Amino acid sequence: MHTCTDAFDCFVSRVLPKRTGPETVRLFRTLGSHVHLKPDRQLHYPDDEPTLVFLCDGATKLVAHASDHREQVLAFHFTGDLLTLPAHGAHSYTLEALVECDLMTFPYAQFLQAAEKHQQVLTQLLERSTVSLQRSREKTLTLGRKSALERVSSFLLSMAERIGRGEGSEVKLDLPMSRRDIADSLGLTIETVSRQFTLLRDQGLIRTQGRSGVTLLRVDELDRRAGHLRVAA
Amino acid sequence: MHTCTDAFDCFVSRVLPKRTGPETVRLFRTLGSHVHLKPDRQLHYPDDEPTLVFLCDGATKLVAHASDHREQVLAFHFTGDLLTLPAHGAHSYTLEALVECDLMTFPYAQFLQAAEKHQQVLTQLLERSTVSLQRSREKTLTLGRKSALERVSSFLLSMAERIGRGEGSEVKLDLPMSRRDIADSLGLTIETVSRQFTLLRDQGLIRTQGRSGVTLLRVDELDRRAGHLRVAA
DNA sequence: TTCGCTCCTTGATCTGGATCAATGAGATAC
DNA sequence: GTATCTCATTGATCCAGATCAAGGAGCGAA
Repeated sequence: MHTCTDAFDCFVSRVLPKRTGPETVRLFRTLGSHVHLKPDRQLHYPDDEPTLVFLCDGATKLVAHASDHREQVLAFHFTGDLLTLPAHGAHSYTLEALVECDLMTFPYAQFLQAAEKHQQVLTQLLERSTVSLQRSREKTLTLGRKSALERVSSFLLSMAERIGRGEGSEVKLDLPMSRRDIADSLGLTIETVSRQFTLLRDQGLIRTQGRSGVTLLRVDELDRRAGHLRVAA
Repeated sequence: MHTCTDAFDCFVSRVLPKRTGPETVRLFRTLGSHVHLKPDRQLHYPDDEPTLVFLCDGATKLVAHASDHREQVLAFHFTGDLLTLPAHGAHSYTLEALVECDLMTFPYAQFLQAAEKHQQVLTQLLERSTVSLQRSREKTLTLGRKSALERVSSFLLSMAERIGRGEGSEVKLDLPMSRRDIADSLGLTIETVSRQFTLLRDQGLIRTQGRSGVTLLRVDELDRRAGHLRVAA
């Protein structure tokens, strides 16, 4: 854990407003810590106070732990995402790297205090927090009321939106997470996830290349499988 | 839909900072609308732009709709809560009154603009949004990895925290929502919810009075049933 | 290239909660 | 009070997905 100029600069350009004064930048620099994580390693953070994390580069999963070794992936994050790790309450949370990651961490309370004079930073935090809430609500619907096939279809569409590369009518994905992570995110088992992948492949809606490569061939049909009300044109 | 001084005043005292200037108060007044909802009625709001809602008095549920008439309750809200209704995306959302409600609604974008000069309002919005996100994440774990009994126990504990009246070691609840609402919130059927209530009653952990009255007799045991990692002392 | 390991896929069986089907018990109207 | 209607409870059966159990395929190391 040391201060790395590159990661902090990345944070500055992506989160702070364009014309932030140098003394403010310096203030944020003193608050933040740069952390590099190897795949499968988790971020250690104080369990009594919330932490703000900016993911400069990489992909992570936020995991909640219940009793009895059960795990639930609450969210995946990718390069450029900003997230708040809550203090541990009835359950504990960990942030784990899916691939090599560079991140900047800040004590939440101090960050907020530093941001108070900079309305644009607050607005940005609020906006990103709203997006997270929105994603979390979509997930709630998925976990509460959808079948296995609908969950996997929703997952693929959501990933396409966030890390997909469109190629004509197709969307290519390089999933950084394992089948286990997907299962833990969708409230299913790896076997069930695998079976839905096979089903979608057999129906000609997706193609898979190796473990992580997925190509969405029929986004409109996937939308239908996902149980969405409005199907993208 | 008309301007009601009482509801607006309630909003002012609960959301705006103590010493907000009268011209700012006037600005918010022009943006907000007071709405009274009878039980089971839903709030109508534009589906292309997000709306901010302050619940002056009452209790509501935020419902997501998937295809095929399936519904998922995303959250319950009580007097004093502030919530953001998203623009409709892949799914549609409605806010429905559980009891008689008074609420103030604001167009989200305009509200934010008006709040920009008032850092304390932004901070408050952010804080409340973070609490919502936190609750939503707890719900994700509940829906993804918990059994029916754990879900119902978690639900009762969560309600105890928000609307419970402690009486000695007991906590009394007057649930404003039906078994159907609870089921739709927990991703279960009303039959299953009912069976878990019966189970908890038979085990001496709760007592029920009529349809809405519930007394939690053994909070520690409920915590254990809820699958929480840390059991309250 | 081959080894070896982990992750993924496929198949057989089991089960928790859904579904189907009556009753029972609160609330509201009269 | 009592009629009525909705909501909640209880019981019987069913099924989607979990669990158990082998294989098979990708990928890194040597």
